[in-house]
Amino acid sequence: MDAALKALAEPRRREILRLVWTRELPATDIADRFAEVTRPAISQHLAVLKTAGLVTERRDGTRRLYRADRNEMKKLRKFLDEYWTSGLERLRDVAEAAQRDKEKR
Amino acid sequence: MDAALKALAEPRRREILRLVWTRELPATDIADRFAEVTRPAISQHLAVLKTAGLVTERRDGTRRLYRADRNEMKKLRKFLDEYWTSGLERLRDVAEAAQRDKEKR
DNA sequence: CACTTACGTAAGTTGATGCTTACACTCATG
DNA sequence: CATGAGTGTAAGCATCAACTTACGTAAGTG
Repeated sequence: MDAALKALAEPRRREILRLVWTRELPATDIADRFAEVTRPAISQHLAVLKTAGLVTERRDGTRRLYRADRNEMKKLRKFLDEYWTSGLERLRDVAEAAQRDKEKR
Repeated sequence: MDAALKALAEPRRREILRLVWTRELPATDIADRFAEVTRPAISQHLAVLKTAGLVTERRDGTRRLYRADRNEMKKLRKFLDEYWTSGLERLRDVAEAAQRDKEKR
């Protein structure tokens, strides 16, 4: 989850992810959309996205087709929704706060 | 939105945000939770979170009380939900892809 | 086979980022 | 006022992250 968030922090990677959101695309086609950076740069971004589980790679001859793994995004969303209020750590914090209050008095 | 995502990419900042999710906390109290890093480090993280709009700061005498801005998180979630399939850019991409297909034949 | 296409990977550079220590500032209070 | 508590900011450092160029490699193609 950490890797996914870090991956999405980079605008270029979000753009890539959006490109392969609804269809598979070969690496070269993806790179062609980015005039500002070279192909290897995009290749590296793709590696990051893949490691984070945000895209899947499928080989077809010499090409590699990438596609967004939407399920992983769903997981991320769930994480963002629940992290802040999730049970155990939350309780621990409240307990700690209470303790701190006591000590202050 | 970019700033918010970047801010959340850092685990320590997520932790801080979680701490002030349900209650206000003074900077020192927050820093006390992090034995691994110094107070100035936390102060800097708080600045990042504030700039990203993820927390609000309220002054009370010499203290500064921080609290999560949950509304901003809501905006971020919406962004993450909609970015990948949002209208204009999406249409542009599809058009471009069609063009590319034509040229290939 | 040689050659080309479609890639990833290695190495090096540069700018961003997270941290520390030292210092400055602002309130409250005796 | 002088002092201390609470906190941000500046400067410097080490590490990371995004690029670039150069190179390596596997799969099709004449």
